[in-house]
Amino acid sequence: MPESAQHAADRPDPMTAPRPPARGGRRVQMIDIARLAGVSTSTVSRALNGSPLINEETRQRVGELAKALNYTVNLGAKNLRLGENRTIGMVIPFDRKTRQHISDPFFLGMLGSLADALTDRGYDMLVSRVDADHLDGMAALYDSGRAAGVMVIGQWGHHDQLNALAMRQVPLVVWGAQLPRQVYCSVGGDNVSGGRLATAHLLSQGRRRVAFMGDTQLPEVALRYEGYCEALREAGIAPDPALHIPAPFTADQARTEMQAWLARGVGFDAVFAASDLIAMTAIGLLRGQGFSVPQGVSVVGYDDVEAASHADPPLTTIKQPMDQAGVAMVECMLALLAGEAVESRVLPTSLVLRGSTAPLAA
Amino acid sequence: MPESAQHAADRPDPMTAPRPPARGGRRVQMIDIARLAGVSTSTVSRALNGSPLINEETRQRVGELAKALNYTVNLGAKNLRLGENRTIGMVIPFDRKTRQHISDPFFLGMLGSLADALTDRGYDMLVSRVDADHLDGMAALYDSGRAAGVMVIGQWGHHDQLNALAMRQVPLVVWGAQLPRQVYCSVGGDNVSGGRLATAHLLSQGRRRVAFMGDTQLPEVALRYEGYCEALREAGIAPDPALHIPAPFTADQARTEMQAWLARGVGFDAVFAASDLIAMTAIGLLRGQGFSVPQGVSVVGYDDVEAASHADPPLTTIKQPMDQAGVAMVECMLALLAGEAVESRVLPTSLVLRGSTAPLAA
DNA sequence: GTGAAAGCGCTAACAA
DNA sequence: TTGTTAGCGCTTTCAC
Repeated sequence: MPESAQHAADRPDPMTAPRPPARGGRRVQMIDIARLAGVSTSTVSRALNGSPLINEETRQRVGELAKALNYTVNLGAKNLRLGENRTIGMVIPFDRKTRQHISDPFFLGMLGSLADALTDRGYDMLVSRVDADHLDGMAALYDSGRAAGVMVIGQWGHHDQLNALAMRQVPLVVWGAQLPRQVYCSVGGDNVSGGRLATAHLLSQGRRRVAFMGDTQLPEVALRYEGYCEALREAGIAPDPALHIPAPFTADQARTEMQAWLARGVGFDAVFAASDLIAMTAIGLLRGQGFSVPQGVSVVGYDDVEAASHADPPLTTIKQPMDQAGVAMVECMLALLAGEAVESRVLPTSLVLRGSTAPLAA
Repeated sequence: MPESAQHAADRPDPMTAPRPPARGGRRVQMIDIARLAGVSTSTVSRALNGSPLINEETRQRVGELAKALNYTVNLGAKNLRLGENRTIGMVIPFDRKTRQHISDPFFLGMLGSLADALTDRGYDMLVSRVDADHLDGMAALYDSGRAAGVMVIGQWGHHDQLNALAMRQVPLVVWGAQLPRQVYCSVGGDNVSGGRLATAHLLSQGRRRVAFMGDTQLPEVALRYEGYCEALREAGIAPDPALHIPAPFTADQARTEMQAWLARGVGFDAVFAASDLIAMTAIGLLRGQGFSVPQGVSVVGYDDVEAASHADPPLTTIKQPMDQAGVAMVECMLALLAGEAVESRVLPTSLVLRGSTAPLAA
């Protein structure tokens, strides 16, 4: 029987629970090891760093001592001395007005993907929240020497601020759209193509009044909208501005915008949403107002987050290659740090067919 | 028209895109400001730290210079000198065998909640991946001085290793169950109560053969199982070991285990799953095999992640207070760092009724 | 009010 | 093969 299950029956007992010794002992450092081993700190340093100069016997002794005392080189001091830094800053933009933090599962998934990719290469990830309207604030991570470079997910309508950072030599990799006059390195999905795929799919199923749901102030969304328009025009349909629902990325705000839009009574038979999160929100709202999904209204999302496949109905969506994304961004960052020239990258997107879209019944 | 949408039409042009100046300029530091201001570094330091000793005019000059040059005090050097550290390490356990990283939305949500709470208090969050079978490895974050304290989500069946860390004085806060003989500080939902709520709800709807889906080697799950058993016994039903499906926390593995279990042909009319993720996975599988949910089989999940409300059917689940969780963990950590005595905390859980459960048709 | 100097923990010449 | 010394960028006594 597992240890924990076996304990699960009794309750913790504050009286018999072991108490940790009082806190406050100085952290063990190199000089302690040195004294115990009867050598100088230089020798300890060399031994721990695997210098070939060191006597094998000495290395053993130092190594064992270090392990016994749980000693690990103080990285702050080491970095200061060496002038290097294996920490990458990861920025979580937040909306100052709503004070809401980012709960989009795509965002969180990217965070995990990046943590993986960085750890694999021996880098740490420092996470910091920054006002989305002052993205230049993210440079503080770099300027203060806490991070060797900075990454951010999304451009947040501040292409210019990001450009300014790159001009300032701040090693910067952005997940997002590739824009004109872009100085910084970006990695992103092919948004125009994604927008076309989604819209063309809806059109192929006989839909003609496709609403677009998303905030086109965000560059990635603007490109998805562009793909949407292209697909419409190719089908001989002129994009109708009345079919644009300016929904932001949080579920609550999206719901509000959608409600307002529905109240206007614009006719539509399909919705292409700029994220799975708002697509699922929209579906809930539509059904609540008596629309049937997918028969009456077909819905396509964007991102292919884990939840999309479990949604009601399972969500047809555009897949962004999240696993590749983290690796690609980290590769770009390391190249940047190595002083190499770095190309922005656009990763392929694809359509994932599920139950939220269906042919229009004639 | 928004700047980005307006650019969206043209494509980036590598030939005309501005190029950043060649990299490599030394980072600006205090001595640079000092020279430009015609003062010593001591003065700059005092000015920047708001020392009352400094002449107002001098402070102005130094402040403007610093802003103009994007200067921020090097935190590594400052911390080294001051012996302090405002970074908290956050551990992402990963399974060495499957090399799979944690994609459970609850976990990712907690990460966001913690980042928020830490930023609010002026702390940075350093994220590091650690082998779940060697949780003691997370002490390296502390031993190396990168983090002033460490947090982890889940005990991962290594209560003893966590205890050992706490005995070593490593400031440690764990999201998870409160266990007997626990030295470290834990914050967690009331798992026994959660298990009871879920099971009692199913029983109240006439279900009698309730399967439990989860890995009871994990302490939190073991407690949920305990609550499950209690609720059954109170209803005069003896828990049946054959109804336990040992599903781990990842969707893929859960699916495999569930399939194997279904193949055994054990009779059941409800499922209580230890996480929303595996609950949603189970529902997909059950429907694929011809079971109806919720009529034939009712399902209750755990966590109340965002996706639960959008799932098909919307998931009845046990809500864990994620927002409170981050704040509570950070409060414990700061108290720990301040040398105060810290009590482990158990946060209330509640039942959220949705469409995945229904009364058994008589 | 400001500067000079010491030192946080570590590594890398330079000596020995 | 090992020890001595200087210094990474900063803050803070202690002088002036």
